[in-house]
Amino acid sequence: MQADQTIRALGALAQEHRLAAFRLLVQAGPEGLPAGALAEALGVPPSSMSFHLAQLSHAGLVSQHRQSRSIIYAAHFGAMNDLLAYLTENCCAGASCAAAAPCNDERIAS
Amino acid sequence: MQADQTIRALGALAQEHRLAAFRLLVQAGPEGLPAGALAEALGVPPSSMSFHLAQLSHAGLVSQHRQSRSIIYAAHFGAMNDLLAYLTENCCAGASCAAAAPCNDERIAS
DNA sequence: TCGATAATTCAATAATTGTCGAATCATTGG
DNA sequence: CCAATGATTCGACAATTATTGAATTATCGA
Repeated sequence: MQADQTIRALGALAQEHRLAAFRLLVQAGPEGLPAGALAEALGVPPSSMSFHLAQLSHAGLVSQHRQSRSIIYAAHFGAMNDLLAYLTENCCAGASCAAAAPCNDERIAS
Repeated sequence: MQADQTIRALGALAQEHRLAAFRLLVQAGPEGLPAGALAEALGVPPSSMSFHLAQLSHAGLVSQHRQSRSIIYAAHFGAMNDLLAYLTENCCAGASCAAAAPCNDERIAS
């Protein structure tokens, strides 16, 4: 993962409503949730939710598909893995972070 | 780690210069680096660097201490651990991410 | 104490991001 | 086709974040 995309992903998650929405989507699993359900759960108007979901989508953190009148959003677990991998390799090197990241990351990666 | 602090940390890293600075600090290890060295390495004016370092500091991602005329910044690995732990637990649950399977993530990922 | 060095704070401005009602688009059932 | 539903786009505005030069603070060496 490039630094540029990492920044997009971090920025997408660095917002109250979007972090909450993403967590709900993670909990929902591959089934995902319709935009309206997320808006209602978070108590934000549909247009605002749409804006935030577009951000998450642009960052590659969620995927979407229409099902009848609803548009279903689902967490993109691969992107989350990539983000965690980047942070673990580039921002946790050398020292103590291995504790929290059970994976054996013995390289520095620039 | 609370969601609120997670958002602060994510927001602190979601910026080109700050992510770059943090990576340099991680590479530098516990020794840390003076503010001026970071500013020069990133090609940003001192006042801008100071602003960004304050953000990282406010997010708890770096610590600082004066040494002679320089102020040395060092990555706060504990905070990074907390951030990764939060993301792993709250945004990766249930399915494919590192939470359940710390290293070998051969699942969904798409 | 003075001058130089390292960094921060201040203040003004630019740029980006967030909010949300109204209008619009897509889909379904009658 | 029409009305209703679910969602997005548009547009105007508010709020936050980023950038920097100039002024200020702290420290050191002579």
